[in-house]
Amino acid sequence: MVQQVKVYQEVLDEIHRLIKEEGIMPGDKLPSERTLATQLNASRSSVREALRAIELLGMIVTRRGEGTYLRDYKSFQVMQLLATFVLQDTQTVENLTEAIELLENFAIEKAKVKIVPSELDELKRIINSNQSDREKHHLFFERIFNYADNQLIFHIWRLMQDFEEGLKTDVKYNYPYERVIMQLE
Amino acid sequence: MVQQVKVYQEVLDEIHRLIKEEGIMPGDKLPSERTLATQLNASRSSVREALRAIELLGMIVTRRGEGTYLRDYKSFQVMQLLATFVLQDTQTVENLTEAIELLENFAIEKAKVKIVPSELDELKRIINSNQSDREKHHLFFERIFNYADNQLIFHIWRLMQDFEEGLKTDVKYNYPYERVIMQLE
DNA sequence: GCACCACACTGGTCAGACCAGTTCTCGTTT
DNA sequence: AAACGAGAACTGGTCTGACCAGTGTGGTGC
Repeated sequence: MVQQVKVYQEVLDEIHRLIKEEGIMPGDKLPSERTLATQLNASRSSVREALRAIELLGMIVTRRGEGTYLRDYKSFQVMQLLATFVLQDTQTVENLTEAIELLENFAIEKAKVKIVPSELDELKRIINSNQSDREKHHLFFERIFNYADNQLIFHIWRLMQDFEEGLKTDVKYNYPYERVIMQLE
Repeated sequence: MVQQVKVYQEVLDEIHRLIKEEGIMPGDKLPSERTLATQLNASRSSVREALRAIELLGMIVTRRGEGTYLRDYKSFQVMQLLATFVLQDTQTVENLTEAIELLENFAIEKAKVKIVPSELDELKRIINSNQSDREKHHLFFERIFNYADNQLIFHIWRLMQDFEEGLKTDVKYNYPYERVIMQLE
């Protein structure tokens, strides 16, 4: 039997510690790969394996020549990854449409109690603008989601929008915006 | 300007392709790191960076001396990871709880019209079993989601469950199973 | 004071080495 | 012929050192 904790796992822990104890905040710079390596008594390769992993998770962003920066990982980029993969095997369009509607209705319900009148004008302006249907839909619900107080659901909704975009080019239109606005009034 | 696609990203794509086109299924073995490296004209380091990343995502599992295997990644431990890394943030927890409820209610609504009586007995059996609360909750809704006809939403629900599991250790509160069953009857 | 350039630093990538496990092969033993 | 076992061949884990390509900086010359 061996200790099967891999070095790159330890590096992850260390980075976690850095964030917690050293007070590194989103946007801040992390120590360089070489620095981390010597600090942790690990090779640069191992450090890189760890960094690449959490980069994929969207927790950090690296810029060649500059450095590695902690990111605002509350942006749920993970969801993106998961979605990419989840949608791959399940992706019936109906499922997706239904899911999107579910989230949109959720947003509408939540918005009902919080929305301010001036916002309604803005919504009307959007649906009467001459942008593409897709643009309109996006803008319309983006504003509504502002009142839904749930960033997570909003993110998921956006992801689904993107996917839908990739799947079927049009449709969706004739969305009953007017009815929604009446509900909100 | 340069192509800023990193090698390890390409490796990820390639693995993706392998899974899709070569029909590699969960449990199957992936080519060895060295093989992948030569196949992709990349260094082993780069291949490893990619592998480590998706290992962290729980998509593969590696065993020294044996190889790298595609995993049944239905329950991503990303969530767990994120949980440890990301959030002590109550906002997130609330978002998550709300989202889970939204999906569960969706499932219940859909199940109402399709569920068969014998299934109700099964549901009752589950909530009266002596498994952990979390287990019960999982099994309970897994069955209900069977009737919801939406694999996508089911998947997302499962992901969120895992996520939540990583967040707060204890309990799936006093979920009103009885009330749900009454609704379904 | 300003412009410019060399140098130090950062990430990106590679090649090669060695260790530590597992699996396979093939000759020896029974 | 079947069972065994030693070793080769393979797999992942880790490290070192090298080089490239960007970025930042400080000093020099104007």
